[in-house]
Amino acid sequence: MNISKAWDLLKEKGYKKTDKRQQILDLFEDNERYLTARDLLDVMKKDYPGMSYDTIYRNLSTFVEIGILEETELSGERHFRMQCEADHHHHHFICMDCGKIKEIHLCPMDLLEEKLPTYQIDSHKFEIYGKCPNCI
Amino acid sequence: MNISKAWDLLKEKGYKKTDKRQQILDLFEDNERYLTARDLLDVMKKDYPGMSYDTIYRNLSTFVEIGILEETELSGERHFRMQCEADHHHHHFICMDCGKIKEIHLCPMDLLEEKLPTYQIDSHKFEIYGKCPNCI
DNA sequence: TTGTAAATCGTAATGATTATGAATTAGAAA
DNA sequence: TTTCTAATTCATAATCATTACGATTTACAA
Repeated sequence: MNISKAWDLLKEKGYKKTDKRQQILDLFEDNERYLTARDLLDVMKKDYPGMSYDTIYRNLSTFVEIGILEETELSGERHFRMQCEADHHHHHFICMDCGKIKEIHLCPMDLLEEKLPTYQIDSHKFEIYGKCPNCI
Repeated sequence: MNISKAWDLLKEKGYKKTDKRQQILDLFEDNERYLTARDLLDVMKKDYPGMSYDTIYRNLSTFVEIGILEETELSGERHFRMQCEADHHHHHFICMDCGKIKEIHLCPMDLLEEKLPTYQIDSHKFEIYGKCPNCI
């Protein structure tokens, strides 16, 4: 996901262009890794001292909702990153040091769906945690 | 995991036998599903009005640490259940209605480990969410 | 029975997230 | 360009899960 595509999506849904949204998107583009609401606030306080959590969380939720960001829970905190460009379903190795990811193009559900015929499967989570080559 | 085995483990590690611990274990044995700290407190307040979160959380952490309980994060909250009896590594389908699980005896890491040779893999999470046959 | 470390109680602190009402602003319409 | 209005943000407080702490109680070994 790049920023101009993100703005296209936002406009399409009737969301307005604001400086705060621009900077949030910039931060995600600059940091190709998972960020928390706090990460964003710490940086944005420099440019916008009055910046509040409300603005951060509201926009993060919006961005996730329309598919600009993806979200996961790491050690009890919500983490966000740019939605991958990959057009097909995949999973992630997540480096717990630098937060960067590696796409895993294998989904265990391909092997499982038929083994749970009487169950209603709504979603699944498959993530691998460790250190990337740069952080070992 | 049954209760007497849990007590064996606790004794072995030097933990004392208390009424609160007994009731916590009883609740997990009676409810074969994921419970939150709040779930436990709500019930235990009836028998022990003074019961505090400190006691709940401290014991839950202890139980997880020595392998009596297993833990996962569901919609932002810590959930606990009795450790499975199964002696080999496996994963879970979790019913989001009743909290019961079904063991999934397939681990995607078997297929993946060799595909990430330069990465240090510390852990992984694979869970399937939906509704079990009883709750559909 | 007693001594002591462990466990619990009562309460408060912390930290992430959500909510609210007032003020501001982006962008469409005049 | 100016005006209007709904969307957005600000400032602040509330909420909720979790953790911390000093005082008190308790399990259990000696």
